[in-house]
Amino acid sequence: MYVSYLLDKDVSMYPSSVRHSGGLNLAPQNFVSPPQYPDYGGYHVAAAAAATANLDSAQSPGPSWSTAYGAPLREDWNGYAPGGAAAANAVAHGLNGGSPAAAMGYSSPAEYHAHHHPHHHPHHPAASPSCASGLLQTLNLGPPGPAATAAAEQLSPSGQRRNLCEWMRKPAQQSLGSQVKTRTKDKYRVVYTDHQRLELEKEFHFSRYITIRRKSELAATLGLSERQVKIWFQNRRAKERKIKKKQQQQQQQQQQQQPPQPPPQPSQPQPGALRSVPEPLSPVTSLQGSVPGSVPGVLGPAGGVLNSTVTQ
DNA sequence: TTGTGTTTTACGACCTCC
DNA sequence: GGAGGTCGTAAAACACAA
Repeated sequence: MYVSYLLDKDVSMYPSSVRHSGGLNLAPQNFVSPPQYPDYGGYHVAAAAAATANLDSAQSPGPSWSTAYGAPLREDWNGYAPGGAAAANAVAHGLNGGSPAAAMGYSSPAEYHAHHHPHHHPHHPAASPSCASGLLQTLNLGPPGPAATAAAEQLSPSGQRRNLCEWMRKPAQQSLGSQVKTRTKDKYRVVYTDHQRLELEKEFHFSRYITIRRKSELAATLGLSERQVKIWFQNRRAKERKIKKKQQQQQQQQQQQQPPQPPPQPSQPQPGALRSVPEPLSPVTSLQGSVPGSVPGVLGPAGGVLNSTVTQ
């Protein structure tokens, strides 16, 4: 059920049109040797330092790379220094055949998730090995094949594989292009890596609203700022609403185009009817309701404070 | 190569809640 | 007042057709 939902969802999210092919979303900023945004002194100095530190830490893949950040960056900026943290992350990711679990030093998605989602309900797609592998396979980030193949290939959620050479080449081009940044100082954006997106998506599929604690954990794990994680969730919810709205409009159009038919007789229930209808995207309430006792402290829209006193 | 449409980050305005 | 929510929007990143 949930897996099928994820299948549909993630396919639509990363259409085969390969939105992610370009740069593979091993984002340029993850590999830039020159600072991507030279405008920001606070950014690139830290990025350079972080990059140096984390390239070393990448040699031993594991979740500890985030600690190599060294001096704390301003929250708003540390997400823009993934040339260090996320780069190491991405490198590990690539060398481990694309599995985030492997990238982070876990031998299996289950173990990986046990570390990262200890509070998650078994219904969480990544909470059980089968579901986790399903999700990973859906995103083509599944367990690596033979080591040589895994090392030589980079995976993207779009299902496209590309060899290591291409994977390494493109960011370099983009980093050059990004140097000619024309955007104003206070307007810019970075492209998150596949791994960052995958983790964020996984968290989102578990709950539309992230707790303060998980946000902090995720930010540290992914090398993003908490602000970035928060905004990503906001944007992701907006995207979901947009998709829902679009689907509703399409259904309405279809109903209008269809000739009027007599209403179904109530005395003739159609047990299969409901089942055939794709399961709607779980609203926050229903999703939380389906996960008893999970994510305490998460409030709904406009719920204000997300419980920061969660003790698990 | 270029134009165009879509998606993805990021922000500001405004709201609610504590 | 500060936190996080939605909504609308800007602009970069990207895909793809011409």
